Amino acid sequence: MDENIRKRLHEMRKNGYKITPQRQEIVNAFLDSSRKLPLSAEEVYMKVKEKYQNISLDTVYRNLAVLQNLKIINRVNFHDVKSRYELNPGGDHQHHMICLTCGSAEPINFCPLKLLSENNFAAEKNFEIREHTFELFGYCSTCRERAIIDNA
Amino acid sequence: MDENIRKRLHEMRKNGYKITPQRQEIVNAFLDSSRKLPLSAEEVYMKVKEKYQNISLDTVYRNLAVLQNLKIINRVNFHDVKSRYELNPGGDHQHHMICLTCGSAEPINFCPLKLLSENNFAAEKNFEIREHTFELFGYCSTCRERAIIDNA
DNA sequence: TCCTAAATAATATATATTCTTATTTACTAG
DNA sequence: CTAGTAAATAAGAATATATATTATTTAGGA
Repeated sequence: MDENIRKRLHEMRKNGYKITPQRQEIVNAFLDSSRKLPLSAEEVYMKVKEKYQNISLDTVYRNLAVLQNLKIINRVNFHDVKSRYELNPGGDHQHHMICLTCGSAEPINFCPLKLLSENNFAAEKNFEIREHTFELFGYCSTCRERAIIDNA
Repeated sequence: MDENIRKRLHEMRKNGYKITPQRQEIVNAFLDSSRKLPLSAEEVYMKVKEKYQNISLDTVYRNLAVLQNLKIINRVNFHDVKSRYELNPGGDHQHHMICLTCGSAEPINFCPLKLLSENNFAAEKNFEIREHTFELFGYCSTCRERAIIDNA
């Protein structure tokens, strides 16, 4: 996946974008992160700051927007106020199961939109679907097991 | 639906909540609203202010949280930053088609969770689902027709 | 190497939401 | 009906997220 992402990053040039060190490091923040939880703008900022002490939060936001437009990352809206972002290896989109205890976000292999299009939902309603959100919130297997042990 | 909501409002007392004039007026703001678009905290605030000039925005937020806990209203997270709220006549939940042009939100008669439970999705993943989000964003029939006319 | 559009840092600003505290009020038990 | 109390309130400060402005710097093509 890393190669796929790096390749798409370099293709930015074709569209008039420049590949600045800051921009690269922002992408690296995602590539380096082994965490399941997508990163907030603040977290990306802290990570990049390790290498570029002077980077401004504004630069992070601006780049997250650019990378999002190019579908290199996706923005995920969780229940907490701030938005989070994750790499988008397939260039498509991804839904998640988000644990209310530990905050981990596991991708789920299901998209409700496929069912709606099979049923001609949008055509019937005469509604042109452009985007959609779908996320599950609950308790992951790890946290559930831990809860059982704690109560024993 | 109004009666249902009012009945549930009065049942709050059983749980130690008080029915203050402000609280009632906040619920009225929703009952009076014929708009399809769920109300933002700010909009509720402006509405209630007509009757209680001194109400604070904090009171609105506090009550929206309480009413949400009691499932009298639902919070809907749209793409724009601020959250919105709507009455929940069924005491259940509701998904929407949100128009990116006019902002209207039409309820949709479909919940992806039903399909997941039919397929034992949660059991397989050992994930305990507690909440979920699902919203469609796009262009409603009215705005689409208008666009065609404008381009003619 | 030079030129220019793009990107950046720094700073200010906007907006949404929550917290703190002192005061008031709705309800309940007597 | 009254008094006591937990709950709710207003006011204002505080926090957090995100965006706008501007002057300066820089990536990368010519």
